[in-house]
Amino acid sequence: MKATQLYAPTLREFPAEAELLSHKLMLRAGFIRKSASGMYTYLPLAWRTMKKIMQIIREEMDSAGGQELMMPITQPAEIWKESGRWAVYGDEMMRLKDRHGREFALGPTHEEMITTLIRDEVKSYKQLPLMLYQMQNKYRDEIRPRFGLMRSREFVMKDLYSFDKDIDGMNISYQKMYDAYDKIFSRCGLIFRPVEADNGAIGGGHSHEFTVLAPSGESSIAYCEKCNFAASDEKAELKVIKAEVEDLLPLKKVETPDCHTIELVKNFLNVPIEKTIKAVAFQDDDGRLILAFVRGDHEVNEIKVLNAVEGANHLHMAEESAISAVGGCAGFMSPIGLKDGAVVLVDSTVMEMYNAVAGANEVDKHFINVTPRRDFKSDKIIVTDLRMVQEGDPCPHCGEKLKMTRGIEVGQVFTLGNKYSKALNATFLDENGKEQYFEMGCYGIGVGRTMAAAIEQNNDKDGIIWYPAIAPFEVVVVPVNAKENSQLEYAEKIYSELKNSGVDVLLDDRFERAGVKFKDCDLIGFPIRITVSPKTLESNSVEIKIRKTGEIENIQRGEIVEVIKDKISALKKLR
RNA sequence: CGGGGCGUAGCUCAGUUUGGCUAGAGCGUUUGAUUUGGGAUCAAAAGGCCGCAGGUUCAAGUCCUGUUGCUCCGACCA
Repeated sequence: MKATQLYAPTLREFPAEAELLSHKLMLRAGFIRKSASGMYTYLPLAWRTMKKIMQIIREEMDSAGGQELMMPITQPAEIWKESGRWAVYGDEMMRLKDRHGREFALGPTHEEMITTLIRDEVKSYKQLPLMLYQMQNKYRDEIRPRFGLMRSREFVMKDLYSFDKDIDGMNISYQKMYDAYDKIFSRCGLIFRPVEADNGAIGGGHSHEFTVLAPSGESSIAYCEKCNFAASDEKAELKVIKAEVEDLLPLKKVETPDCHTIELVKNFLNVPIEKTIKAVAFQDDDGRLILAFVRGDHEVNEIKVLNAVEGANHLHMAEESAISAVGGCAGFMSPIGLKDGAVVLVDSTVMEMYNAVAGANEVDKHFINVTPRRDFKSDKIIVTDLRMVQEGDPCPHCGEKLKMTRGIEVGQVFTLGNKYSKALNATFLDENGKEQYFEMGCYGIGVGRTMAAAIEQNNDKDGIIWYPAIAPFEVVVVPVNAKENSQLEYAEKIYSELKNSGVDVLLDDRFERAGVKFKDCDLIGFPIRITVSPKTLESNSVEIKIRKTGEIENIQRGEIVEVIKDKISALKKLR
């Protein structure tokens, strides 16, 4: 490809509409243009990268046993009504009507579509397992699209669906996809973690989110550098932290005027924050009072609270009256001496504390020397993991200190069980001639988001730094002055040689000044630049510059192809 | 949906408070010349429904009303 024929409209300034770095860079480097909120055109550079990512995905899906197909974007309302999601999906689904008034949705996902297809065709366990996938546009009418391709309303997604005859088979399919995802994101040059995720309402199965580590990510995750543990902050299970054993002192009530926050109590009584117990009071939608106790320096994790209380739905902050009804006192609460009527949850770590400070359930009074194992009535409390993970907490797998980071979710693997096969009555006959529901899994990758995440993770002040496997071009050949025939011809020959030996190369044959071309190269982020100038012509060599490291070296004319190929493979090992 | 900001040339933005003649700058674009290893210089030029609709006024980019789009924060979210 020659730059004079490439449509890559770079901008000299950052457009005002973008906030996130990857978004700004994609606009400025001529990768994308917006057509409406959350809708983007992928210009040739972006599309080249997208195609490379898709090709990697395709290869790994195929070698894991997947088969590619293509389903309609426009889906009839009936199948969504059948599964019950026509109503559930709500405003997030783009809907439309045809000329006859029939209702359709623009597919936000394709479980209904694929399940009804299989339902009508696959009737025997002998046809299983089956893994089918597609890559195409998905539509979600996000309340608030933002961050360019990170959260858009129309986006390219790979979605694979697995169909198995039983749970064991489903788990094997899941593992295959998990492994394939690992390979895909590695091949894309990303630093990522498979993060343990919750299955939410579906329950029972497994789920991992593949998260690219980047400070600008929307999800917060805890991970371990020693073992492979990683989990989103809300889902991270935590080990009990044991305090040093102390002699038990007698429980005592003390005055703590106006000390209604942990900070005030700690300062007033002059105790370390790790020796205080904090209470958070919730009520669920049925009005049930739920009290959660954690160590003063910890935060309550509402998801864990929800999971700990049988039948609880949404939580909100408790009313003053509900608290006083059980003899509690906001700001001065503890499980000691409470009346029945509240669900009392105590974080496991709290139970390991000695001689701590906790509320006395009276205004301006706290207990000191509280030792929960002695002072809390074990039959009235539920002890469990309640707290939000923090940097430095011990890893639940290996005990190493956990680190916190932010991440971008680029893919997820998910077992569905028979949720959809049941809802849509999709069955087959097993070995015994008995009718069974398919055990399903679904596995998605956001292609555009993967591209954005790669940029988010690899850039500097001059622009993007592409990992070679997903760069729009691996190499750019720049004659500093393309108007000089000798330079242009020399560059063209190198370009052809590289191209013929399988290197993905661009020739910057524009009649631009060298500075302009160099700036564009850096901005677009080609991994390797080859410069042809009068100087290099004279010594029958070229200069190569590695975008990532900035290293520059001269190589002889005859060695170019070989050296470039070596450099590319070396760069692919650098992540 | 609640709250804030914005909409003027392809891009970045000034001008709006306090209405006034032909609406501006920088960058980009076109043409010519001189340049040619890190976003050149000079000269000339093209480019505007001042988001849209209505109103006030002798006069509206500027004031009023409505509307629409974008954007940020929040709420929401398999």
